[in-house]
Amino acid sequence: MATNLDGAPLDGSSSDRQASGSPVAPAAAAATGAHVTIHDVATAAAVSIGTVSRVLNQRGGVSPVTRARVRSAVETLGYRPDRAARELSNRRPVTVGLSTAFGHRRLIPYFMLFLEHLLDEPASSGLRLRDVPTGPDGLPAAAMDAYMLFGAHADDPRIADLNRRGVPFVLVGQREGVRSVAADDEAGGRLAAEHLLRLGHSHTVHVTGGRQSQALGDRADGFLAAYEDAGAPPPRLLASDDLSALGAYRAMVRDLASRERAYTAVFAATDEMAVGVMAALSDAGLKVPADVSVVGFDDMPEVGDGLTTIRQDIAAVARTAVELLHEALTHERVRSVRVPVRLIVRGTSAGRR
Amino acid sequence: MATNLDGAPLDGSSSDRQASGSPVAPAAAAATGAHVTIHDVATAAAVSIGTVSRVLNQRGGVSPVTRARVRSAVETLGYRPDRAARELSNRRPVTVGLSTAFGHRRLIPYFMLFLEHLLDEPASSGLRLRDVPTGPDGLPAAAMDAYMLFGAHADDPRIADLNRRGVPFVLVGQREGVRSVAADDEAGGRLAAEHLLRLGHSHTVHVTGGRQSQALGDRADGFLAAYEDAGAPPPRLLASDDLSALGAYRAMVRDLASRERAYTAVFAATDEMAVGVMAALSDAGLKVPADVSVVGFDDMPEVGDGLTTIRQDIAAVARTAVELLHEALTHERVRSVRVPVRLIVRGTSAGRR
DNA sequence: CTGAAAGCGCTAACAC
DNA sequence: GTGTTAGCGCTTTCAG
Repeated sequence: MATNLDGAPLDGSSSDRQASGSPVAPAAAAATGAHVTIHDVATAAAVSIGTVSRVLNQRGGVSPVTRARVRSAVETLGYRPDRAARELSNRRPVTVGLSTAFGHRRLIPYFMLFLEHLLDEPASSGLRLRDVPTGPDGLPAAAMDAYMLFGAHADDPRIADLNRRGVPFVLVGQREGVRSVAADDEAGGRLAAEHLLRLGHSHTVHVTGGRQSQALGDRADGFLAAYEDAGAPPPRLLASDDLSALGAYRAMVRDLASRERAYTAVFAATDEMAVGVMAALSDAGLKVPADVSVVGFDDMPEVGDGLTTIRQDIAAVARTAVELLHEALTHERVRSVRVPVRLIVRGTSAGRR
Repeated sequence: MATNLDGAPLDGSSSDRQASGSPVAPAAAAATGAHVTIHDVATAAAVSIGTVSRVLNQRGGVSPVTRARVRSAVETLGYRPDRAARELSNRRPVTVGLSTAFGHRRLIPYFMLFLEHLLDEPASSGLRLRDVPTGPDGLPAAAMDAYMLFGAHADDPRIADLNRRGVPFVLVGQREGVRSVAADDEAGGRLAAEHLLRLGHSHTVHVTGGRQSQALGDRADGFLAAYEDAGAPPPRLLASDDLSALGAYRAMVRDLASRERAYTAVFAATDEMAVGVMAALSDAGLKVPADVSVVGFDDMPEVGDGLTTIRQDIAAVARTAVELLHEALTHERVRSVRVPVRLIVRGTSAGRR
């Protein structure tokens, strides 16, 4: 049974690919209407289905020319293998490991939302998603057919390892040279800064969680850079112990108690932290946004009602991740995408009095 | 294509069923070794596969006797339909909606962990799990083949609706008369109380989140009941605005500031809240467990290191939920299970000084 | 009321 | 190198 599963396929209806640089949908696809099978590809490429299967599964014994012909047919038809059929035939589903870095907290809203959106993706149907912990050696503890990596740091051993072993994977985060997706955190930081600047808040503090996370680092970078570009005084950084509401709350309370307040706005690195910030402000008798404006980041549903924030399109990130995963499984060209973010103005930010 | 999907099947290897009252694994299953298919059932029941399919899918036109024969064959062989095959044939996967009550916060660690364990269940392979929000009318916003209900309250409209329409579902929570699974929250509350009582803590406070949640209500009930049974003074209840660490923290801080501390231990309704409680204690200069013992509930990984807590076996709950879901899909007898919890003693509880 | 048979889309073994 | 073919386990006509 099952030998090499690398060429494993993903389902996926057809049309819309978004946020990629690629041309919209493969043209020909719409032609006949729907559901292109391996047969269609074979016909189009003028070969047998066996051959198509071989190139898709990276099994050798196919001449370069035929291979090219097949690949192009796949491309133009917008063919996506049907996993149910594959699973039935293989007697085994395609497994995908959701791998978080060692010590990376998995119980975070972002991961949770990502997971939900992942499930909502038709293209992920039938993929056997599994949460795979990472050992102290930095490698995933379980062998899977492919991986989605979260919380990767600069020289994450998982990347080298997976690359070396030729295991398909996509990184959720920012990284050139590997298949990756992430929200444009830096641009988000800038948007927050520009919004606050426009409102006249030249003195601000940025509540964040240190540099452990690349995303958070990027947000801070963007925020600071925009202030610098505007010739405004650099925002003060206030570090919280962790990324929780409680952590931000305590950091804020401590800060408010220890010094004269010299700012009129705070930018929290996440919505959760913004919740803590607002609670602290409120406990200190400060009104939001009258006394202090607050801007969050993520636009998490169910978190921070009415909060002005930077919306991150997690659904799009998840969708793209699945898309990239599929490309990894069928050995297409590596690409890396950055999903745009946007400012959502709600009730917690206002002009400086 | 697809008409009635009610009889939809679940995958599921074979052997172990746990925590149910049912006899271990269907005897005959082990006989030939593995992988019983619809063919085996047909042979065993001395009918054709077509007939087996018919009874499984609740499609009429089968005599009561044959139906019975088939059902019993299914039972003794431990047959579980193969979803991949079904999906292939139906041209459509079996969809399962994860439905949370309206207003029920989905970004909670419990839900998150449950989801992870759900994915880890082989028997859930290929089921198309989807997060389905609930509208203000109290009903799931999307039509699915089956549902898993979370956060159901006393007369949740979803239950009546689903029952009426004959849609298969399982409730994650406590409820007689419907397929349901949940941890034994009340027993957990008792365990916490008994532990504290044993350590000599006759005066305690229970930090909880009001009565909105049945689970939390049960925990409180068990806790209070055990104190009453022991003839000890009733624990004082301290309500937090929400179930978060921040909420518990603020409630504790407020409480510590407003009155003389008359207790030597606190039982928090969740590990998260315990984290908040401990932070507040620490900020007040109190040592845990030297000055005050703290007991949590859930035993969430990555939350509250070293916390004495009541472990809830979420994996078992998830596993059972899938099992019940499968039973619902194949129209078996309704049953409802309660998963045992246990006390995990770690460093936050100690004898009263 | 029940059996037989044709696929669903794909993989893999076996020919050519 | 490439085509052909036999299933994978199930649903669903179509006969009887």
